Amino acid sequence: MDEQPRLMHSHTGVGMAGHPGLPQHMQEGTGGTDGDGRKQDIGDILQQIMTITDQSLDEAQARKHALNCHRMKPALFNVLCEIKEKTVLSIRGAQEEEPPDPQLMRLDNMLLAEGVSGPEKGGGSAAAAAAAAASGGAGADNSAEHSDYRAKLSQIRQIYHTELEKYEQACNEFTTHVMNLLREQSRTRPISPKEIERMVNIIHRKFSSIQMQLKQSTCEAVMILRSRFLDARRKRRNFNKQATEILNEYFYSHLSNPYPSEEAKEELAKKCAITVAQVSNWFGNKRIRYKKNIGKFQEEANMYAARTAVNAANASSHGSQANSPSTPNSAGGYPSPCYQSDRRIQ
DNA sequence: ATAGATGATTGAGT
DNA sequence: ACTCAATCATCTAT
Repeated sequence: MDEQPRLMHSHTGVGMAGHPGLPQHMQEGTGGTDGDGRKQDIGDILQQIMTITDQSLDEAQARKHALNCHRMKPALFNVLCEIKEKTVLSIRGAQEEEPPDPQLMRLDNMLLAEGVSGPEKGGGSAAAAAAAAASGGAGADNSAEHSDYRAKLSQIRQIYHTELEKYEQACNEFTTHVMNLLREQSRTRPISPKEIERMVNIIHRKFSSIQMQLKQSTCEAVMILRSRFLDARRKRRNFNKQATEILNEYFYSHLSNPYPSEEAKEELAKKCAITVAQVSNWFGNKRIRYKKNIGKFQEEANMYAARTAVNAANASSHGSQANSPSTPNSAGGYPSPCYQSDRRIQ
C-alpha cells in the first residue's frame, strides 16, 4: 500500500460522530470554517460508498471511478488502513491444513477401486471382472450382462467426470472472479494477500464440499449397479428347453435316488451348458417341489418315463422288448422310487 | 395385470 | 459339504 497523504488530521467529525469503528481523530473536532466543505466531501464519499451496491453495474462502475479519483480518496484509504490495524481483523492462522476428511478418502478410494475415477480403462474392467467372478455365473452366458455392466459403469464414469470438470471450471472461474474483485477493491480499501488467500481457501472448501456430494452420489450409483449385477436373482434366465429336458430325464430316470454324484453333476452341467452349482440348485428345487406335490408332476413323470423306455427299447435294437411303457411310473424299472406316489396314473 | 413357474439364496440340520 | 425348506426375484403364460 502506497503512502497516502494524511489530509484528514485535525478536522473531520462530520456526520459520523461517535461511530464506534472510527479512529479517535475522526471523531473529535467540530469542524472549522472551511471544515464545512470537507464535511460535505466526506459525507459524499461515505454516502456513495454506502449506496454503491444499490446501483446498476454501469452506474457503480462510474461511481467507483469517481471515487477513485476523488481528492479525498487517499485520506479515506489511510483511515481504513488504520481502522483495520486497530480492529485487528487479523487473519489468524485459522485452522488451515485441515486433515484429509476420512469420508472423502473412503469415497475416493472406492471410486478408484471401481474404476470410476482412476485411469480410463484398466481399473474398470478389473472391477467388472471381479464382479463377474463373484457372481459365479458361467463365463460365456453372462458376457452380455458383463458388457451391460461395463456400459453402465462407463456411463456413470462419464457423468462423474463431466460433472467434476464442470465444478472445477466453475470453481476456477469463481476464484479468479473473486480475486479480481478483491484486487480491484484493494485500490479503495486495504486488503492483504493473506486475506485473498483465505478467501480462495474458503471458496475451494465450498466447492470441494460440492464435489464430495458428487462423489457420494456416484458411489451410490455404483453400489446400486454392482448389487444389481451381482444379485443373480435379478438376471435369472430360465434354462433352455433342451437343458431342462436333459435334467428332467435324469431326474425321472433316477427317481428312486435323484441325487447325482459330483461326476454326474459335472456331466449334466456340461451337457446343459450350465454350472455344476446350477445343476445342484436345479436338483434341490426339483426334489423338494416334486415331493411337495407328486400329483402335479405325475404327467411329467409319465412322459419322461415313457421317453426313456422308448430310448432303451431303441438302444437295445429290436431286442423283443415286449413290455411297452404302459407302466411309466416305474420310471424305466428303477426300484422303489423314494418319492413313489401312491396313486397310479388313470 | 396376474398367478404360477422357476432359478437362486439363505439358514438350519446332519 | 450337502440337503431341505422357505423365501426371494424374476420369467412366462394367460
